[in-house]
Amino acid sequence: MLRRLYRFHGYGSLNKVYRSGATLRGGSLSLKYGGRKPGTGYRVAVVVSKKVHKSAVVRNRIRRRIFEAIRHYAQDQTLASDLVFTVFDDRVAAMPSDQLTADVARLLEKAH
RNA sequence: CCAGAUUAUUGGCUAAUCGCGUGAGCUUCGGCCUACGAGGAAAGUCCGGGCAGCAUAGGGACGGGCAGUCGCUAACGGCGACCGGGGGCGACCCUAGGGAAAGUGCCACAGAAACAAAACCGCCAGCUUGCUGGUAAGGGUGAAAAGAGUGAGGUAAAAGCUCACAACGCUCUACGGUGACGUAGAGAGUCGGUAAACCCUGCCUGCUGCAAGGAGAUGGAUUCUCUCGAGCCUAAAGCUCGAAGCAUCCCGCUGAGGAUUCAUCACAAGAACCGCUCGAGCCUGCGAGCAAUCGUAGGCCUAGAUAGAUGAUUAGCAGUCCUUGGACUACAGAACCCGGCUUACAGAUAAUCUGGCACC
RNA sequence: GGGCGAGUGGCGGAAUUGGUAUACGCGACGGACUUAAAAUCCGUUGACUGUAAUGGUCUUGAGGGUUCAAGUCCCUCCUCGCCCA
Repeated sequence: MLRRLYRFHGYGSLNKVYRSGATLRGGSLSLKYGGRKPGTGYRVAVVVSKKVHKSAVVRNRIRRRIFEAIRHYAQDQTLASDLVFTVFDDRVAAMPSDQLTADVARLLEKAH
C-alpha cells in the first residue's frame, strides 16, 4: 500500500482524470493517466469493480498487489502524473508477482 | 473397536527483507523510535435496543407485529426450563402450538346432496310396473358426507333404535402442579374444514436513521418568508377565528424559520473536525439458580480507517490433491456501537452420552 | 452504509378474490403455394418417460411450510436491477 500522500481523496480529482485522461490498455488492466503540473508528485488509484469478482477478499488482494507493484516501480523511477488503474479480469489475483510487476511497469513506461 | 447424539474450542505456524494506518515519546522538523492493528460469522440486513433529530414524543384512530405455560433480559419475533403433538431401538431431535356454538367469506371438479341437509345404486313394503313410501348398515363420488368398533337384541327391511364391553372428543367435580396440563370419577353425546382468509381476544408498537446529527450559549434590535382568507368595522389600525409546524388523520401543543447586527459569558483555529470507540465491555475465581441468567471480588484496555490501513515477496515446516515435481491453504474483509436470528465454512481437538460387538 | 423492486416455454408477456399453469405475440419445425426463395395460409411446439392404444411423472429463480389444492399465502436463501451525499 502506498502512503496517504500518493492516493486520491474525494470524487472531484478522480472525475477530472476520467474526463481528460489518456487511456492505455494491458492484458487484464487498463491505465488512465492525466495532466498534472510537473514537480507536484503523483497520485494513484486502483479501481476493482464488483463485476470482476464477487468476493471482497479477492478484490482487496488485487488492489493491494497492484499498489505493491507500483511501489516497487516508484523506488527506481520518478512518477509525475495522476494514475488510475482499472481492473477488468480476476486473473490478476492469481498471476505470479513477476508477471504482474512487469505488466504494471510496461504501462507506466508507455505513459511517460 | 464400529455406528451415532449433543456441546464447546480452534481456524496454518516460524524466520528474514520491504511497506501501510493509529496512538505515545524524541526531534536538528528532514525524520527516528516504540506499542497496537479484522471475524466467528466482520456476511445477509431478518428482528430488538442504545445513541441522534423531529415537542423533554403526550392521548386516540388507522396501520403493523407477536401468540402453549413459567421464567431470563435494556429489549426482542431471542434464550432457558417445562407442558401438549410428531419422529427415532436409544442418546436425542422437530414443532407460527390462542379462538371456528361472536359474525362474514370460501370449499373448484366430481357427486343425489358440501354446511344445510340429503335416496343415485342397493335393501324392504305397496300398487297403477315405474311411481309412492320406509331405510343412513352397504356401494359409488370426493380432500372432506351427521364421532363410533365388536357382540347381542330388535325389524317388513333397517339403523346407538336398545343393551354390554372398548375407543373418541366435550362439560363438570376431586386430587397434584405457580401454570400450561396430568390422573381419577361422573354426566350428556345430530350439528365439518379453513383464521400463514377477513375477523375476535390478549400483549407490544410514533417517524427517520451516523449519508442521523453537531460545529457556540443566552438576551435584544431591524428586516424577510410561511402570510393569506373570513368576521367585527365606512375605511385604516386593532381584535377574534381559520389556515402554518409537529413527515398518515383527529385531539392536543407551539407561532415557526432565515438573514443582518449589538451586548454579556464561554471557546481558541478545527468542515482535511467532532460524533468515533470505556462498553448492557473482556478474562479469572467464588456464590445463587435444573438452566437461560444474576450477584460479587480481583485483574485488563483490546482496530478506529474515510475512494477507505491491517499487506507483498522469499525460505523452512504442517496438511490436502494429483505421476517425478508442482499446485493449493475452509468460509470469508471492520465502516456508529451492542444483544440475537439466519446463511457459508477444508481440516483438527476436547468433553458428556446412546446403540451394537468382543474381552476381563 | 441505508432503503426499495423484480424473477413464469428459446424470447417478450398474461393468469380476477388460492381451483385445469403457460392465453396472446415473436421465433423454430412440418406442409401447401413457387422453377427456387420471400411474403401469405394451415398445422405442431415446456421437459422426461412409456404402451398395440388411451397415457404417466415433473415444471412458475432454489428449498421448506400452511391448505383437500399454491404462480398466488408464510419463512429462509440465490440472482438481477433501482434510489439516497
